[in-house]
Amino acid sequence: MPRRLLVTAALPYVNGHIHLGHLVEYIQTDIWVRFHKLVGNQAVYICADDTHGTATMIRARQEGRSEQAIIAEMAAAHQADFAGFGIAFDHYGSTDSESNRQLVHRIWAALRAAGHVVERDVTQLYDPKAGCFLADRFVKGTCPKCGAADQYGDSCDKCAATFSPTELKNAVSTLSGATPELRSAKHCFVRLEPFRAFLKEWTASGTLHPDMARWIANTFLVDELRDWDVSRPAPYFGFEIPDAPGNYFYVWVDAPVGYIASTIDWCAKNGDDWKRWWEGGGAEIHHFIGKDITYFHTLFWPAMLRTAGIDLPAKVHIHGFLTVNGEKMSKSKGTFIRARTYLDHLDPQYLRYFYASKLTARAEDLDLNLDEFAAKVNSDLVGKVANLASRTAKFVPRLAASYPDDGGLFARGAAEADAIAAAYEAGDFAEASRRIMALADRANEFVEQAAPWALKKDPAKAAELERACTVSLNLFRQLCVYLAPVLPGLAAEASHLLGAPIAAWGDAQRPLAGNAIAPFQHLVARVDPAKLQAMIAASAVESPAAAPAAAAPVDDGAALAAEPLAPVCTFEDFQKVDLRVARVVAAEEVPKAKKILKLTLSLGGDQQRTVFAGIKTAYKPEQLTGRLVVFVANLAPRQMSFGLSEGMVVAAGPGDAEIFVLSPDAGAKPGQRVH
RNA sequence: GGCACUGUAGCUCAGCGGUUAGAGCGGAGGCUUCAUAAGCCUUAGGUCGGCGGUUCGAUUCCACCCAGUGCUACCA
Repeated sequence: MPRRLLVTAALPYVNGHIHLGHLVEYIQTDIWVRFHKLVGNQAVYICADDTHGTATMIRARQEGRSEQAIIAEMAAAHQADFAGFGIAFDHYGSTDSESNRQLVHRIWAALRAAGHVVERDVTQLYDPKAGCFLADRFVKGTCPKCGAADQYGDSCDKCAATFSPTELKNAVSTLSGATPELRSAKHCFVRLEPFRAFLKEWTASGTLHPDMARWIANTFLVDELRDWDVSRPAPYFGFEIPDAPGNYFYVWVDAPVGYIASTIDWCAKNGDDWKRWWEGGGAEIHHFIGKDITYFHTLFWPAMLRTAGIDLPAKVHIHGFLTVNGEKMSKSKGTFIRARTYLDHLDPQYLRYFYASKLTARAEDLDLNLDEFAAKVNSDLVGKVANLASRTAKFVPRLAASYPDDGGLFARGAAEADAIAAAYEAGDFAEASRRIMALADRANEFVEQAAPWALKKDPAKAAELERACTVSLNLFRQLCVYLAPVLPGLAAEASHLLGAPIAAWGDAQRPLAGNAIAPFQHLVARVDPAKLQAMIAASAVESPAAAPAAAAPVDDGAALAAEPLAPVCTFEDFQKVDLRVARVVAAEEVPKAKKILKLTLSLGGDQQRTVFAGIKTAYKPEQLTGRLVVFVANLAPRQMSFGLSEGMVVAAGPGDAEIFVLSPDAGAKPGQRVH
C-alpha cells in the first residue's frame, strides 16, 4: 500500500534571491521526495513564495510599482533558480492567493470561536519617515540575548533566540535609516498557553528528531507560553483581518497556511481534493525547515491546525545552517553565493551530491568547504561512478544476451537496497551516500580484475569481454538507481546509455541483458578549480569603501529608542544614590561565570568594597586594575552565588562586547562623591 | 552553574558489548594504462577525550571528570 506524502519546504521570502543556504533545504527535500516517488509512494512536493509583510510593501513603494508586479518577477526568478538545480516541485504557489485568504479566514474564525484570541494595545517601533510600523525584518540592531550586532527584529541568526523588535538594542529602521519611535496600536493575540500540554506531548511524540524535541521541551515549553501577536495595523501588505478592520494578519500567520493553500491550488489543477491531504485523508504531512523557524512550525502552527481541525504534521524535519569554508556566508569573502551565480559556473549535480553526502537527520550545521567539495565530487562522482561507465561502455556494442555469473556482485548490490532506502527515509543521506560509494568501490575492483582492455586485444575472448562489460555496466546502472534521488540527471543519462529507463527503486534489483549501448558521452565533468574561483570572484562584493576616517560623530537616536527615558525623578530621589569615585585595586575572573568579574575597589584609606560586575565580556581584568571607576556606594549588598556584591560599577552600553565603564576625568580621587 | 549535543587515524566521518577498531580523502610505495591524469594493490602502527564501575569481555552500557559547541543562569 503506497504511502501518501504531502511534503513541504519552507516558503522563501519573495524579497530576496535564492542562495546556497536556501538550497540545502530545497535540495534535501527534493531528494526525499524523489526517493519516495521512486519507491512508489505518492509524494507531492509543495512550495510557494512567502509574499506578505512590510518588506514587500516598502519595496513596491520604493520602486513605484505594485506588490503583484514584484511577486510575479520574483516568483519567476525563484522558480528558475530552483529548476536550475533540478528541484521539482509539484506545485509552486504564492501566499498572496485567494485560496490562502479563504483558508486564513477559516482558521482565524476557528481561533476566535475557540476563544483563543485576545486584543490589547501594543507599543511598537514606528518609522516616522516611512510612515508605518516596522516589521520585524525591517528593524536591525543588536540581539538582546547574545549581543550579536546587525540582527533582524524577530530572531537572532547567531544564537537563534526569538524576541520582539522592541527588545532589539540600538534599533534602526532599515527602510529610512531613521530611528524608530514607539507608538501604540491595538493588536490581536493568539493565546498559546492553553496548548502547552498538547504541544509538549506532540513535540515529544516522534514528530521531531529527539535532539530537537528535547531542545524545545527544555527551552520554550518550560515557561508559560507568551501570547502570539498575530496582527499588524495598516499600512501593511497582507490579508486584512475580517473582524478587525484596519488590521492585517502578520505574515507568519498566512505563510504556513500557504502550504495548504498551495496544495489547494495544485488540487484544483489536478482534479484532486485537498482534504484528502490535509483533513483526515490518511496522508502524511512532512515539513522541511531550518532550525531558525522551528518556533513557528512546532508551536504556533500545530496550535492553529489543531484548532481548525486540520491534520497535524507527521514529521517536521529540521536542518542546520550552511557555512562556507567553516564560516558564516560572507559577501565580502565571496562565499555568499546566489543560486544563479553558482549555475553560471558549476554543475548543479555537484552541489546536490555534496549536500547529500553531508546531510543527516540531525539539525547540525552543514559546512561547504570548497576544497572538500571539489575533492569529494571528483573522487566520488567522477572517479568512482561516472568512470565505471566511462571505462567499459566503449568496448562492446551491446550487453550480453543473458546476465553472466558475476560472483554475486550484483546481488550484493541489490541486497543493499533496503538499507539505502532506510537511510533516505530517515533523512540520513550521508549514510546512503557512503553505502552507495562502497558499492562503487567494489564495482571498480571488479573492472580491475576483469581487465576488459586486455580481453579486447584477444578476439578469442570476445564473449568474456562482453560478460565483463555487461557486469560493470549493470553495476553502474545499479548505482545510478540508488543515486537517482540525488542525481536525476545522471540517472537519465544512464537510462539513455543502456536504453532502459530508471523509473523505479526496484530497477536496482534486475540486471539488464541484451540492451544496445548508446555511444558513450561524458557524464560528469570534473570540478574545474578555475570555475570555482570564478564563482567566488563573481560573488565577492567589494567591501564598502572604508568609512571616511574621522568623520564627525553621528549620534543617531538608536540607543535612546532602545531604552527610552525613565520617568522624571526629583533631586531628592537622585541624592539617595551615593555615587563615589573608586579605584580598582584588583580585578579577577570568577570561576564558572561567563559574564562576571570580581572587582576589589578602593574608596581611599582602608575602605575597600567587593563588587561582582557583569562586564567580563568586554573587559579583561588587567585592563581594569588601577583605573578609576564610578561606584554606587550605598546600594544594598546583594548575595550572589559567587559571594557578596557590595555595590555596583556604573557602565553604559547594550551588553556583550559593548560595555563601557564610566570613569572620571584625571584628577579625581577615590572616595570623592559624584554630585 | 543547569540542559543538550559532540569528542574514534593528518582531514571528513562510519561503527559498536565480543576475534588483530573501519571507510573515504590526503601522504608514502608499487601495479596498470580501458577510462574525464580516472583505477587497483600495499601502507597509516590511532591511549576509540580521561578515570572508575557493570560484565567472562567495552570504543560500544553506567557514574564522574575534562574539552568543544548551542541554549540558559549569574550583570544589584
